[in-house]
Amino acid sequence: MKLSAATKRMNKSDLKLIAVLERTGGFASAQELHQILRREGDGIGLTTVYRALQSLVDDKIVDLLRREDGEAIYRLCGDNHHHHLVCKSCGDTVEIEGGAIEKWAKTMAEEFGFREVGHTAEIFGICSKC
Amino acid sequence: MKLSAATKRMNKSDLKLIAVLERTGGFASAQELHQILRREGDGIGLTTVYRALQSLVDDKIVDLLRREDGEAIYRLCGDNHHHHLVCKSCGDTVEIEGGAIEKWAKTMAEEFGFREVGHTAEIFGICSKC
DNA sequence: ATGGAAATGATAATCGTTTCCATTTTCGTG
DNA sequence: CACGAAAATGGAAACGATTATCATTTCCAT
Ligand SMILES: [Mn+2]
Ligand SMILES: [Mn+2]
Ligand SMILES: [Zn+2]
Ligand SMILES: [Zn+2]
Repeated sequence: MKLSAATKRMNKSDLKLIAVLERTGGFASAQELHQILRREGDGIGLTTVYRALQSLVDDKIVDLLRREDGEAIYRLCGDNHHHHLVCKSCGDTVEIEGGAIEKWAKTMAEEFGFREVGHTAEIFGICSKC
Repeated sequence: MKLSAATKRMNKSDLKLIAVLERTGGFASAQELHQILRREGDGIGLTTVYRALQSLVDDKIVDLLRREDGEAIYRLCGDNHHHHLVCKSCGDTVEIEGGAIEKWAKTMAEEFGFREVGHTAEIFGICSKC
Protein backbone atom coordinates (compact mmCIF):
# COMPACT_ATOMS: atom_id res chain seq x y z
CA MET A 1 0.00 0.00 0.00
CA LYS A 2 1.00 3.62 0.01
CA LEU A 3 0.94 4.19 3.73
CA SER A 4 4.59 5.09 3.43
CA ALA A 5 3.77 8.49 2.02
CA ALA A 6 1.43 9.25 4.86
CA THR A 7 3.62 7.62 7.45
CA LYS A 8 6.16 10.37 6.94
CA ARG A 9 4.08 12.94 8.73
CA MET A 10 2.77 10.49 11.34
CA ASN A 11 3.48 11.31 14.91
CA LYS A 12 2.88 9.38 18.09
CA SER A 13 -0.63 10.72 18.55
CA ASP A 14 -1.70 9.90 15.02
CA LEU A 15 -0.63 6.32 15.53
CA LYS A 16 -2.48 6.09 18.83
CA LEU A 17 -5.67 7.24 17.18
CA ILE A 18 -5.29 4.81 14.31
CA ALA A 19 -4.79 2.01 16.81
CA VAL A 20 -7.95 2.87 18.72
CA LEU A 21 -9.96 3.20 15.54
CA GLU A 22 -8.73 -0.20 14.42
CA ARG A 23 -9.65 -1.74 17.71
CA THR A 24 -13.11 -0.22 17.96
CA GLY A 25 -13.93 -0.86 14.33
CA GLY A 26 -16.88 1.46 13.72
CA PHE A 27 -17.59 5.14 14.08
CA ALA A 28 -16.58 7.15 17.11
CA SER A 29 -16.54 10.80 18.05
CA ALA A 30 -13.42 12.65 19.11
CA GLN A 31 -14.59 12.76 22.69
CA GLU A 32 -15.35 9.06 22.73
CA LEU A 33 -11.93 8.23 21.35
CA HIS A 34 -10.36 10.48 23.94
CA GLN A 35 -12.23 8.75 26.75
CA ILE A 36 -11.18 5.33 25.52
CA LEU A 37 -7.54 6.35 25.48
CA ARG A 38 -7.82 7.90 28.91
CA ARG A 39 -9.52 4.82 30.30
CA GLU A 40 -6.56 2.82 29.06
CA GLY A 41 -4.18 4.98 31.02
CA ASP A 42 -3.03 7.23 28.22
CA GLY A 43 -2.88 10.83 29.34
CA ILE A 44 -3.36 12.26 25.87
CA GLY A 45 -5.14 15.59 25.77
CA LEU A 46 -8.43 16.26 24.03
CA THR A 47 -6.78 18.95 21.94
CA THR A 48 -4.26 16.46 20.64
CA VAL A 49 -6.99 14.00 19.76
CA TYR A 50 -8.76 16.63 17.69
CA ARG A 51 -5.49 17.60 16.03
CA ALA A 52 -4.56 14.04 15.19
CA LEU A 53 -7.99 13.26 13.79
CA GLN A 54 -7.94 16.39 11.67
CA SER A 55 -4.57 15.50 10.24
CA LEU A 56 -5.68 11.93 9.54
CA VAL A 57 -8.73 13.25 7.74
CA ASP A 58 -6.55 15.58 5.70
CA ASP A 59 -4.35 12.63 4.73
CA LYS A 60 -7.47 10.69 3.82
CA ILE A 61 -6.63 7.97 6.30
CA VAL A 62 -9.79 8.60 8.25
CA ASP A 63 -13.33 9.37 7.10
CA LEU A 64 -15.28 12.13 8.78
CA LEU A 65 -19.06 11.85 8.97
CA ARG A 66 -21.76 13.51 11.04
CA ARG A 67 -24.24 12.10 13.47
CA GLU A 68 -27.83 13.26 13.29
CA ASP A 69 -27.08 15.93 15.85
CA GLY A 70 -24.14 17.26 13.86
CA GLU A 71 -21.39 15.79 16.01
CA ALA A 72 -18.37 14.68 14.00
CA ILE A 73 -17.62 10.96 13.94
CA TYR A 74 -14.55 9.28 12.54
CA ARG A 75 -13.69 5.88 11.13
CA LEU A 76 -10.71 4.36 9.43
CA CYS A 77 -11.39 4.50 5.75
CA GLY A 78 -10.33 1.24 4.33
CA ASP A 79 -11.50 -1.02 1.60
CA ASN A 80 -14.47 -1.94 3.76
CA HIS A 81 -16.86 0.81 2.77
CA HIS A 82 -20.31 -0.13 4.03
CA HIS A 83 -23.56 1.26 5.37
CA HIS A 84 -25.74 0.65 8.40
CA LEU A 85 -29.09 -0.72 9.35
CA VAL A 86 -29.89 0.63 12.79
CA CYS A 87 -32.65 -0.30 15.21
CA LYS A 88 -34.42 2.83 16.45
CA SER A 89 -35.42 1.01 19.58
CA CYS A 90 -32.43 -0.95 20.89
CA GLY A 91 -29.66 0.62 18.83
CA ASP A 92 -28.46 -2.65 17.37
CA THR A 93 -26.59 -2.12 14.13
CA VAL A 94 -26.02 -4.33 11.13
CA GLU A 95 -23.35 -3.51 8.58
CA ILE A 96 -24.71 -3.91 5.09
CA GLU A 97 -23.50 -3.73 1.53
CA GLY A 98 -24.34 -0.65 -0.47
CA GLY A 99 -23.55 -1.68 -3.99
CA ALA A 100 -26.78 -0.16 -5.23
CA ILE A 101 -25.99 3.05 -3.43
CA GLU A 102 -22.50 3.36 -4.81
CA LYS A 103 -23.87 3.07 -8.30
CA TRP A 104 -26.67 5.50 -7.59
CA ALA A 105 -24.34 8.10 -6.08
CA LYS A 106 -21.91 7.85 -8.94
CA THR A 107 -24.64 8.06 -11.58
CA MET A 108 -26.37 11.03 -10.01
CA ALA A 109 -23.15 12.90 -9.46
CA GLU A 110 -22.09 12.38 -13.05
CA GLU A 111 -25.45 13.43 -14.36
CA PHE A 112 -25.14 16.79 -12.60
CA GLY A 113 -21.42 17.24 -13.15
CA PHE A 114 -20.30 16.92 -9.55
CA ARG A 115 -16.71 15.98 -8.64
CA GLU A 116 -15.06 14.57 -5.53
CA VAL A 117 -18.23 12.83 -4.60
CA GLY A 118 -19.05 11.13 -1.35
CA HIS A 119 -22.31 9.98 0.14
CA THR A 120 -24.10 8.96 3.28
CA ALA A 121 -26.84 6.36 3.49
CA GLU A 122 -28.35 4.77 6.55
CA ILE A 123 -31.46 2.71 7.07
CA PHE A 124 -33.29 2.73 10.37
CA GLY A 125 -36.25 0.79 11.66
CA ILE A 126 -37.34 -1.65 14.36
CA CYS A 127 -35.41 -4.91 14.54
CA SER A 128 -37.02 -8.32 14.86
CA LYS A 129 -36.11 -8.60 18.54
CA CYS A 130 -37.90 -5.38 19.45
CA MET B 1 -52.92 18.33 -0.43
CA LYS B 2 -52.99 17.44 3.22
CA LEU B 3 -51.58 20.64 4.62
CA SER B 4 -54.79 20.97 6.56
CA ALA B 5 -53.62 18.40 9.07
CA ALA B 6 -50.37 20.23 9.58
CA THR B 7 -51.97 23.65 9.44
CA LYS B 8 -53.77 22.88 12.66
CA ARG B 9 -50.63 23.19 14.71
CA MET B 10 -49.30 26.17 12.74
CA ASN B 11 -48.70 29.32 14.67
CA LYS B 12 -47.64 32.79 13.63
CA SER B 13 -43.94 31.98 13.86
CA ASP B 14 -44.22 28.82 11.81
CA LEU B 15 -45.88 30.80 9.05
CA LYS B 16 -43.20 33.48 9.17
CA LEU B 17 -40.49 30.88 8.75
CA ILE B 18 -42.29 29.22 5.86
CA ALA B 19 -42.62 32.60 4.19
CA VAL B 20 -38.92 33.33 4.52
CA LEU B 21 -37.96 29.89 3.29
CA GLU B 22 -40.23 30.33 0.29
CA ARG B 23 -38.70 33.67 -0.50
CA THR B 24 -35.09 32.59 -0.15
CA GLY B 25 -35.59 29.33 -1.99
CA GLY B 26 -32.56 27.28 -0.93
CA PHE B 27 -31.12 26.10 2.32
CA ALA B 28 -30.47 28.45 5.22
CA SER B 29 -29.35 28.07 8.82
CA ALA B 30 -31.51 29.08 11.75
CA GLN B 31 -29.28 32.04 12.46
CA GLU B 32 -29.42 33.21 8.87
CA LEU B 33 -33.19 32.99 8.82
CA HIS B 34 -33.32 34.89 12.08
CA GLN B 35 -31.11 37.64 10.68
CA ILE B 36 -33.24 37.95 7.58
CA LEU B 37 -36.40 38.36 9.64
CA ARG B 38 -34.73 40.88 11.91
CA ARG B 39 -33.43 42.84 8.95
CA GLU B 40 -37.01 43.06 7.72
CA GLY B 41 -38.11 44.61 10.98
CA ASP B 42 -39.53 41.51 12.59
CA GLY B 43 -38.50 41.32 16.22
CA ILE B 44 -38.82 37.55 16.40
CA GLY B 45 -36.44 35.91 18.84
CA LEU B 46 -33.80 33.38 17.93
CA THR B 47 -35.34 30.89 20.30
CA THR B 48 -38.64 31.09 18.49
CA VAL B 49 -36.92 30.59 15.15
CA TYR B 50 -35.34 27.39 16.41
CA ARG B 51 -38.64 26.24 17.86
CA ALA B 52 -40.58 26.92 14.69
CA LEU B 53 -38.02 25.18 12.51
CA GLN B 54 -38.00 22.15 14.77
CA SER B 55 -41.76 21.89 14.63
CA LEU B 56 -41.76 22.26 10.84
CA VAL B 57 -39.18 19.52 10.58
CA ASP B 58 -41.29 17.28 12.81
CA ASP B 59 -44.27 17.90 10.56
CA LYS B 60 -42.12 17.09 7.55
CA ILE B 61 -42.76 20.49 6.05
CA VAL B 62 -39.09 21.39 6.17
CA ASP B 63 -36.00 19.34 5.38
CA LEU B 64 -33.09 19.43 7.79
CA LEU B 65 -29.58 18.62 6.74
CA ARG B 66 -26.06 19.54 7.74
CA ARG B 67 -23.35 21.70 6.33
CA GLU B 68 -19.82 20.34 6.25
CA ASP B 69 -19.14 21.97 9.59
CA GLY B 70 -22.16 20.33 11.17
CA GLU B 71 -24.38 23.40 11.26
CA ALA B 72 -28.04 22.59 10.62
CA ILE B 73 -29.60 24.01 7.47
CA TYR B 74 -33.28 24.04 6.55
CA ARG B 75 -35.31 24.10 3.41
CA LEU B 76 -38.94 23.76 2.41
CA CYS B 77 -39.38 20.26 1.14
CA GLY B 78 -41.42 19.50 -1.91
CA ASP B 79 -44.40 17.19 -1.78
CA ASN B 80 -42.53 14.04 -2.75
CA HIS B 81 -39.89 12.05 -1.05
CA HIS B 82 -36.49 12.88 -2.50
CA HIS B 83 -32.81 13.05 -1.72
CA HIS B 84 -30.12 15.67 -2.17
CA LEU B 85 -27.00 16.30 -4.11
CA VAL B 86 -25.15 19.06 -2.27
CA CYS B 87 -22.11 21.09 -3.28
CA LYS B 88 -19.57 21.07 -0.45
CA SER B 89 -18.18 24.35 -1.72
CA CYS B 90 -21.06 26.68 -2.58
CA GLY B 91 -23.92 24.83 -0.93
CA ASP B 92 -25.98 24.56 -4.10
CA THR B 93 -28.44 21.70 -3.89
CA VAL B 94 -30.17 19.51 -6.42
CA GLU B 95 -33.15 17.38 -5.53
CA ILE B 96 -32.79 13.94 -6.99
CA GLU B 97 -34.78 10.76 -7.35
CA GLY B 98 -33.87 7.88 -5.10
CA GLY B 99 -35.66 4.99 -6.72
CA ALA B 100 -32.63 2.77 -6.35
CA ILE B 101 -32.35 3.72 -2.71
CA GLU B 102 -35.95 3.02 -1.90
CA LYS B 103 -35.58 -0.46 -3.32
CA TRP B 104 -32.28 -1.01 -1.53
CA ALA B 105 -33.65 0.13 1.82
CA LYS B 106 -36.71 -2.06 1.51
CA THR B 107 -34.70 -5.09 0.44
CA MET B 108 -32.12 -4.77 3.19
CA ALA B 109 -34.71 -4.16 5.87
CA GLU B 110 -36.69 -7.21 4.81
CA GLU B 111 -33.60 -9.36 4.71
CA PHE B 112 -32.85 -8.54 8.33
CA GLY B 113 -36.43 -8.52 9.54
CA PHE B 114 -36.70 -4.79 10.30
CA ARG B 115 -40.06 -3.03 10.48
CA GLU B 116 -41.15 0.62 10.26
CA VAL B 117 -38.22 1.39 8.07
CA GLY B 118 -36.93 4.78 7.03
CA HIS B 119 -33.69 5.90 5.51
CA THR B 120 -31.40 8.82 4.83
CA ALA B 121 -29.22 9.24 1.77
CA GLU B 122 -27.33 12.28 0.64
CA ILE B 123 -24.65 12.76 -1.95
CA PHE B 124 -22.11 15.53 -1.65
CA GLY B 125 -19.34 16.76 -3.89
CA ILE B 126 -18.11 19.77 -5.81
CA CYS B 127 -20.49 21.18 -8.40
CA SER B 128 -19.48 22.10 -11.93
CA LYS B 129 -19.51 25.83 -11.15
CA CYS B 130 -16.99 25.49 -8.32
C1' DA C 1 -64.27 40.06 31.05
C1' DT C 2 -61.57 36.03 32.89
C1' DG C 3 -58.74 32.09 33.73
C1' DG C 4 -55.84 28.80 31.77
C1' DA C 5 -53.11 27.19 27.93
C1' DA C 6 -49.96 28.28 24.34
C1' DA C 7 -46.48 31.25 22.55
C1' DT C 8 -42.68 34.29 23.05
C1' DG C 9 -38.01 36.03 23.84
C1' DA C 10 -34.18 37.48 26.83
C1' DT C 11 -30.89 35.23 29.34
C1' DA C 12 -28.21 31.57 30.97
C1' DA C 13 -26.52 27.03 30.32
C1' DT C 14 -24.66 23.19 27.23
C1' DC C 15 -21.56 21.11 24.48
C1' DG C 16 -18.57 20.12 20.65
C1' DT C 17 -14.76 22.27 18.67
C1' DT C 18 -11.01 25.65 18.09
C1' DT C 19 -7.64 28.95 19.61
C1' DC C 20 -3.96 30.40 22.71
C1' DC C 21 0.02 29.88 24.94
C1' DA C 22 3.37 28.08 28.01
C1' DT C 23 5.82 23.82 28.61
C1' DT C 24 7.88 19.51 27.05
C1' DT C 25 9.82 16.34 23.49
C1' DT C 26 12.20 15.40 19.57
C1' DC C 27 16.08 15.69 16.69
C1' DG C 28 20.00 17.33 13.98
C1' DT C 29 24.52 19.22 14.63
C1' DG C 30 28.92 20.24 16.81
C1' DC D 1 26.83 14.50 25.51
C1' DA D 2 25.37 19.42 24.95
C1' DC D 3 22.59 22.92 22.66
C1' DG D 4 19.08 25.20 20.20
C1' DA D 5 15.41 25.14 16.85
C1' DA D 6 11.24 23.07 15.48
C1' DA D 7 7.49 20.08 16.36
C1' DA D 8 4.32 18.24 19.58
C1' DT D 9 1.49 18.52 23.55
C1' DG D 10 -2.26 19.68 26.77
C1' DG D 11 -4.73 22.77 30.00
C1' DA D 12 -7.47 26.65 29.90
C1' DA D 13 -10.04 30.07 27.69
C1' DA D 14 -12.69 31.36 23.71
C1' DC D 15 -16.24 30.31 20.31
C1' DG D 16 -20.47 29.32 18.06
C1' DA D 17 -24.53 26.73 17.50
C1' DT D 18 -28.22 24.88 19.96
C1' DT D 19 -31.11 24.07 24.06
C1' DA D 20 -33.10 24.88 28.66
C1' DT D 21 -35.20 28.21 31.92
C1' DC D 22 -38.47 31.18 33.23
C1' DA D 23 -40.99 35.39 33.58
C1' DT D 24 -44.05 37.82 30.59
C1' DT D 25 -47.38 38.30 26.87
C1' DT D 26 -50.84 36.74 23.63
C1' DC D 27 -54.76 33.67 22.54
C1' DC D 28 -59.16 31.65 23.18
C1' DA D 29 -63.01 29.31 24.89
C1' DT D 30 -66.33 29.98 28.28
MN1 LIG E 1 -21.58 3.56 0.34
MN1 LIG F 1 -35.54 8.11 -0.35
ZN1 LIG G 1 -33.98 -3.49 18.22
ZN1 LIG H 1 -20.72 24.55 -5.93
